[in-house]
Amino acid sequence: MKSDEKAAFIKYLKDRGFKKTPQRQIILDKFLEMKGHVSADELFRALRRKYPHLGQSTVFRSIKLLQDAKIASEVNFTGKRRRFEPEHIKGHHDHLVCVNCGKTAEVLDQRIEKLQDDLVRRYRFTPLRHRLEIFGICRKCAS
Amino acid sequence: MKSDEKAAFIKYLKDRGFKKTPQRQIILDKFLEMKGHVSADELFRALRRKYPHLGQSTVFRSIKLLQDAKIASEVNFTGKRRRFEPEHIKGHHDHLVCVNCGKTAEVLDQRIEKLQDDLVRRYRFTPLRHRLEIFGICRKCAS
DNA sequence: ATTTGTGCAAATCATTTGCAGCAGA
DNA sequence: TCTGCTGCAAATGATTTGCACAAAT
Repeated sequence: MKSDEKAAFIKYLKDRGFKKTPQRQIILDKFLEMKGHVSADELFRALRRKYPHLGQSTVFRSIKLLQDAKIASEVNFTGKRRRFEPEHIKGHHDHLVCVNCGKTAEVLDQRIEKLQDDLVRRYRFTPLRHRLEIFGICRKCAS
Repeated sequence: MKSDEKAAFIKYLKDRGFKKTPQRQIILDKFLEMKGHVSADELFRALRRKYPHLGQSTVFRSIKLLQDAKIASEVNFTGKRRRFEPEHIKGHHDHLVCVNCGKTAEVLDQRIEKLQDDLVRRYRFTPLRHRLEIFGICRKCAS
């Protein structure tokens, strides 16, 4: 799994004459390890304990590369920081976001996925990926 | 339609002792007129030709009021600017976003809406609103 | 040897806030 | 009049960029 992504990234770099650096590897590893909804800043903080010399900008630049390599993609929750998640997760789950405590649950209903395909077909639209977010109050907060 | 929202906003203001000012009215009007996916900055630029004295912060502050009054809500497309759309549009349609030409179609499938309710019930989650975006290639661009 | 990458600090972009004067209620 | 509102400018927060040095090919 992980090694798939690492290999893909290395190939991506090689293909365009970019360089394979420790920072990029470290950032990719951490990004995959944290799986989902990560902001650049969180990634940076998580890494800087271990690698105090790592620069913020390197994290931002690496995320951009990961997006370009289709390994990461932006998820759009509300707020002012941008968040990212591994591409391979995307399209495979939907989100229940609690507007009270902010927690997110990841869910999947194959019947919904199926109906989306139908919907899209009716519009002669070729789907690549999708995002479903349902905002509300989670069980805990409701009680 | 529009007057509904205007009345609601005025009531909202009155109810909490906030003031009904020309700026707030102008901003609400323009916001409704532009319907959907508007950023604070776009709203500001659209208005400043006609009202050169309007301040950016007033636009930001008014949008916040509109959100609070449940007239506007943040939509989460990708990018660094936050975007908003009228609340009455929300929850009533889903988006097909063409990644080639950038055009968005608004669609609705009641069966999907229905299944979402089921899904959510299984998680004892109380839904307030949701957003479904399907990214892909539209018919025009595909041909 | 050549070119790209990195860290730092400064720059920029979006958004927020403090404040002095202005305007609804 | 009283309190909230506005515009401005300055502050903050997130992200980007310029540059000199370091590292990968």
